[in-house]
Amino acid sequence: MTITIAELGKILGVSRSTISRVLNNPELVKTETREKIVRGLREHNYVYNALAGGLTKKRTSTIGVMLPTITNPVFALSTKGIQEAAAERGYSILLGSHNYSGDTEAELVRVFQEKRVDGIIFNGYPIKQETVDYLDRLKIPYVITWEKPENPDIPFVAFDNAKGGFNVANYLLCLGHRRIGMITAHFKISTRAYKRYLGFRAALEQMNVPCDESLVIQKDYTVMEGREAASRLLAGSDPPTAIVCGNDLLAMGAMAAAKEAGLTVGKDLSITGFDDLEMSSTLNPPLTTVRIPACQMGKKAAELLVDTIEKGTRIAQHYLLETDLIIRGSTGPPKNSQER
Amino acid sequence: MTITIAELGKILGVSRSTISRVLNNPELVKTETREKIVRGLREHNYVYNALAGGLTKKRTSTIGVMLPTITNPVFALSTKGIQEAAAERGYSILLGSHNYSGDTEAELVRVFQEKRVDGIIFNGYPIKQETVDYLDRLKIPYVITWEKPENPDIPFVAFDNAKGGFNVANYLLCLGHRRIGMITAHFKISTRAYKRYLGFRAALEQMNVPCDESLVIQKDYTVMEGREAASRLLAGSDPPTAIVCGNDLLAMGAMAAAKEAGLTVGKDLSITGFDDLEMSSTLNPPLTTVRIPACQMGKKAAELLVDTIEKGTRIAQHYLLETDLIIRGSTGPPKNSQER
DNA sequence: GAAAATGATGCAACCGGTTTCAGATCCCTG
DNA sequence: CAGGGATCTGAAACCGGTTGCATCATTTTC
Repeated sequence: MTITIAELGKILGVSRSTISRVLNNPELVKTETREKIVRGLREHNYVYNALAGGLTKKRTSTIGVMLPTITNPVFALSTKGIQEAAAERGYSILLGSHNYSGDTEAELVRVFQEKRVDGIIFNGYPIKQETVDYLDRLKIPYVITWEKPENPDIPFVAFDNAKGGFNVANYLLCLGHRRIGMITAHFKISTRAYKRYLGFRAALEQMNVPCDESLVIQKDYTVMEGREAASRLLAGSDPPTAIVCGNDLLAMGAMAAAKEAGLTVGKDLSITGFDDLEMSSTLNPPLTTVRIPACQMGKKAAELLVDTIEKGTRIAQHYLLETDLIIRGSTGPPKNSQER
Repeated sequence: MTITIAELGKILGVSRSTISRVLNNPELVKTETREKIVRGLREHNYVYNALAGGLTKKRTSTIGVMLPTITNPVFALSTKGIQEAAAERGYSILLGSHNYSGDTEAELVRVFQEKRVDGIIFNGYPIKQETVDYLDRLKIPYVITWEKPENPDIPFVAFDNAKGGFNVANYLLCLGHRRIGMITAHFKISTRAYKRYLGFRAALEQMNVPCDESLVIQKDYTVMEGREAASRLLAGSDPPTAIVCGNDLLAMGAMAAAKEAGLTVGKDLSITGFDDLEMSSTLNPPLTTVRIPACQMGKKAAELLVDTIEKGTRIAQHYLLETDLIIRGSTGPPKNSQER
């Protein structure tokens, strides 16, 4: 395919060790020789063989990125953060998407391992415990994002999902809402979603508002599922005056359902999201949501991982980033309280 | 890190050749021996070293995927298609994102090559001519998506951007619009956008409607840029009655700008998109747009590439997929024509 | 000016697999 | 029971780099 250093060495009358040195520690080679070699490399269109290099150096400059799905824009955003920070440090990313399946994830970890990635970033916890153990045993560095793991030995870059859920529910309660529904991802699939729900409940309890479990619907994280769930909530005999959604996509679907039901979002019905996608501020009405620092989180995670890889840090580092409640037009006081 | 076949061979009293055979052509090994080896592999948690394997086999089961940006949901969608089809065939994907920079793209191609990917999928043309030549010279298979290249020797899976642009403009003209603006990506960055524009112009010309270039604004493909551009269009002395947007994100921004200007989208102003993101049907009003088969395109591209890699096909294959104009509430006849 | 230190390069082993080739074993046939 | 083919396995070369060690040339030092 392309010339090898052995072949080039034969042409130039030097050994491959010398060429390898030019590639890795040019200062060890006499200027004259080095220049000759550099010229030769260029003229013959030499391309480094990272497979061979990785085999001996035991480094591939590749990190595995594990995601539930790429199609959720917020994962795309954190992946962007990872990719940019990784590229800056000279790393490429190998992508794995498991659709919330722990088994697929485990398989992907094995593929990553076969391809000898230098480390792995998990977007979203939990990974199966055996996967964690496995990585630890093999001393493959990894970082968890999106959620703080219970085990303090695991490095992570995350934010407080429960707090986000609490804040948004608390805000609705302050507005006067007492009957609040929730559309969330399936708890067994996403502990992040479950934690947001726990925060939501905590807010209700703090105000002594009973939580009606029939108003909590678990769905997949897509617009259409949000629409369906909201339709169902609104069709009930005692519909909620506000709906907390587990992410912005669900909220978009819920907004559509509200419109279909003839309700004005922000007046007849309050809806909140979680993520703060770029488009959420331009919806009609703009969406009240919890802003999470997705891109920054990815960036930080990649930096942390690369540091761990290169400096071999043994201490698990933790970063807990802040979320912000962004108040926009999709929320308002409940209708009856306005009439009062 | 993990046991090697040489070490395992020593333990089991077989040569590494035999173990290698069990891994690659198990039928060549006597059942008894094979079972002993399989058991040994499992018990010692053997993990294949794809670097070493790739070095000799000259295959990595990895394909490079080049994208302008992951954050555009529609690229995420085509990447999902690629990823799924690739995974099914046993390939992983190495991600490269170049932010519409030809130089970055060229660098990423080199990284892909160093890591010895088996092939590359380009999301979006053009790649620099020298990059194409380079890949051809090295006989690295690749497939272009999103846009039909002029050179018929290049395999692609794409759709007709000009036709999409034509159809949407034609539809607006049929509704009676005569003053139509366009918000598009920068032409020098995206020839796809340029082709959509050419289709747009062709539709105008066919109806003998002059194209006012001051109504054509080139922007980045984001919601915020769409909002800005639309504000500018609407603030003009003779504002358009319809705005064709180069993608759904721009259209979302334009819808927000219309609302800010006090206009009702679909009545006072018609807005169209391009992509048909999942959320576009739930906007308020739902967006009229051109549906493109992003996921399917990615899937097909990956299948084509893998076939080329494995069967070494020499004939460049082409797939031109269909787009559909999806008519929803964001478009309607122009106001003055209604009054007439 | 000899000894010691420094600098530049090559040799050869190694990383962990694959594959060709040849030899050993086994079975069948006449 | 010799001969021939089929089946199974191991030795060794190879893929394309890296690196410890040895060697030899060149300076530096006293």
